[in-house]
Amino acid sequence: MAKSNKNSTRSNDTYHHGDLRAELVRAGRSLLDEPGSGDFSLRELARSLGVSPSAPYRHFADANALLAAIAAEGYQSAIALREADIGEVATALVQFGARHYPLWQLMVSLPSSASDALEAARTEFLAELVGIVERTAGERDPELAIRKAVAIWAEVVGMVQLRASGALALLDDALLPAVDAVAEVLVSRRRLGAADAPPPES
Amino acid sequence: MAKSNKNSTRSNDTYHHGDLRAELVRAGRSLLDEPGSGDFSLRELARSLGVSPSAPYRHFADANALLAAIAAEGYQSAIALREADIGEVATALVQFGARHYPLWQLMVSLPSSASDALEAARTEFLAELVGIVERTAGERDPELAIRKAVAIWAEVVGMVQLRASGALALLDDALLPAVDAVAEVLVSRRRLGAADAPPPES
DNA sequence: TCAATGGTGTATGCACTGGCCACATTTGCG
DNA sequence: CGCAAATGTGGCCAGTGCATACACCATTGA
Repeated sequence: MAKSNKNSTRSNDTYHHGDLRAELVRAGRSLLDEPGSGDFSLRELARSLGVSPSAPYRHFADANALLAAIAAEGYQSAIALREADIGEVATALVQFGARHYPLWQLMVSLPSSASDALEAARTEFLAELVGIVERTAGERDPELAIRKAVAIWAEVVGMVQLRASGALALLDDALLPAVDAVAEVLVSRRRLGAADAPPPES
Repeated sequence: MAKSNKNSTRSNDTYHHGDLRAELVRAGRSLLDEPGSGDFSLRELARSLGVSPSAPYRHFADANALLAAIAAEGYQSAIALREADIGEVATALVQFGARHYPLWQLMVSLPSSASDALEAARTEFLAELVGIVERTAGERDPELAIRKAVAIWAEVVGMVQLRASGALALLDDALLPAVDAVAEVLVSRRRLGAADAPPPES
């Protein structure tokens, strides 16, 4: 079912799929957003596209490569989202992570080594964040800006994780607005990351 | 191999294993720490204990329940670790997370609903953190202390994640000492979490 | 002393997965 | 036009989590 009438532009049910690679990441992503759908399965994805289980292997070395591609695409969304509401980036990101948690999980936990695209997306995203810090906090020292950006990025990632895992239990929503406060504090404090503390060991 | 000479008190290779449940979490945890060993498998774990694949199901409803038990035990270690070096808790936690990343991953990503023990361990851990904030920062307002503790906890979780995924690439080690600086900032700032900002939207 | 009982581990089977292979089909380029 | 390369198929294998039915053993109560 639902296999024959959806190939748009190129259309008529042909042997070749048209643009399977792109369709795989798109469908994969929406499958990830599916609420009930347990965990991701390459086969199920293939099935949902009306294609044989081994077809995806023509486009991705293995399942992880596909996941990495999806994650990379996720970062693009995150970057785009930033343009929407400047100023509350932190909150916006936390909400994004909560809404698309499985995708988010991939974005933050897949090793960068899994895909060049993923690594690129990550550095691009971080660069965006640094830019925001420089602009909104007037931070002119680039290294400091990086540190602040990383601190905020970490805060966001951790917050999403804590909320999603239920580690915050009741507090949950009450704590959300605090994320921006934290970010603000992190940004505004000039001395953040004063590197005079020696590395703890190793 | 390595199956016959270790059951201490109850000893001699009997049909019953002695204390399988405990052995499962212990072995499971050390299997998680194994560097090369891909991903966790109940069957492999059973094999390594010289026990049938279905034996673990006598003690845990399913694989997730075992994982949850292991994660809960992980929190105990994290708490114990705190007693070691007061003051640099944040760094210590980040290092713990890095060293035992797969375990850490479980600790922060398994849903609290997976196990009562896990949920309990989490609230206990958070309480510890709050206590530390109250003590070292002299924070007397309990609600504020909670917010600060959560902020630090999130920062730590995020930092571990970013480092492990390789999102920080080169910066990596250079950024580690900054974690404490961030924590310090978060702790010392009085106005953190001023709740006059309205929640961004539902 | 000696069965019944219930806890613990075993054996087996099912549905499913990811990854490989040889093969079929289509497409596009010479 | 024709043929090689790209793409999708189908069958296979090892391995997984989990369910069910069975085997063994330690204790308990008469």
